[in-house]
Amino acid sequence: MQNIIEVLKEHNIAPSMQRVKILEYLRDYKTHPTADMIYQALVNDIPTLSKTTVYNTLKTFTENGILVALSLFDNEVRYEYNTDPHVHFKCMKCNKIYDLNKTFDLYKNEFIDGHKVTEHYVNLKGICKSCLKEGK
Amino acid sequence: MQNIIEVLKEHNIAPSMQRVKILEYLRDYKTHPTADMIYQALVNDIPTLSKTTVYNTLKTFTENGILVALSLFDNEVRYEYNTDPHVHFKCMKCNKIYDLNKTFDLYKNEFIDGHKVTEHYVNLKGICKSCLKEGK
DNA sequence: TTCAACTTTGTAATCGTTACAAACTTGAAT
DNA sequence: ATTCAAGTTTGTAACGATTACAAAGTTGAA
Repeated sequence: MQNIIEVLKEHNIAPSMQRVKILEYLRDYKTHPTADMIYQALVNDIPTLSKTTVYNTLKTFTENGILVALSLFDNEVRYEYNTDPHVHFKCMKCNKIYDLNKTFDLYKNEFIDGHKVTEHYVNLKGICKSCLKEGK
Repeated sequence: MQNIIEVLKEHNIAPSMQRVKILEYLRDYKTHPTADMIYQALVNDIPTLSKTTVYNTLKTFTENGILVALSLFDNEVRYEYNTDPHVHFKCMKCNKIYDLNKTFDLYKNEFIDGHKVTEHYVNLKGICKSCLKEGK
């Protein structure tokens, strides 16, 4: 379990209460939340929290490489702390996004049809395990 | 070359002038345009065209399976006529999106970790051929 | 020719996000 | 301890993409 305050200091970001809570949330709940989801989750804890702070903080973290911003599906930006390469799966029933531990080196730093590929995303959609169970 | 009016009739959509022009545009210019790009391209031709019409039409077409709406990168919705499975590549310099003719059957209609996969997207980012040439 | 159903249009509303300026907090220098 | 400048947070307003809605226009079958 990494120390959030250390992580922030390593990136030369002052560990304010808001920043610590936001990063803690992303570390502990791997739900790929949107900015609004994070705001809703933390506003009870920090009643003065502003949405602008959430957006500012997420921007800072993403620029510093602490988080990755993902536009995976359905035109919504989601944030995640874990930056190991992996495959994303979105359930069309419950809208949850799961990380799948499939490593996927295909196409990384290759040339395809003359284009240099530096990043790749594999996004899957379907019905998740628990929704399949409920459905029957 | 498919007849646009026939395509619309097959899907029980009245072939109004606006609908024909919009679908024609998507068939002829495989640029994965946004709704606004389509509006800008057609408003000279149809001066009374409304953006709402473009949005309505794209929604109708997508619901009927004539088009696919893609949230590939950077949180913008793009539309495409070709629905054969293929890989998308976005150039980070010129922002163009290329179709790559890599078939990609991996994960289709499979179960992974118990989740049923029905759709998959492979999105690549990098620098395209022509931007690479210019850069040097 | 008429009329109901469908289509298009423009305006206003909404949603997610960003801009901005004022208020607050912090920590180093005194 | 006090001060002050730099950094941080906050609320409001602005913005761009999209949707809701209602009025106006178009179409085609009776």
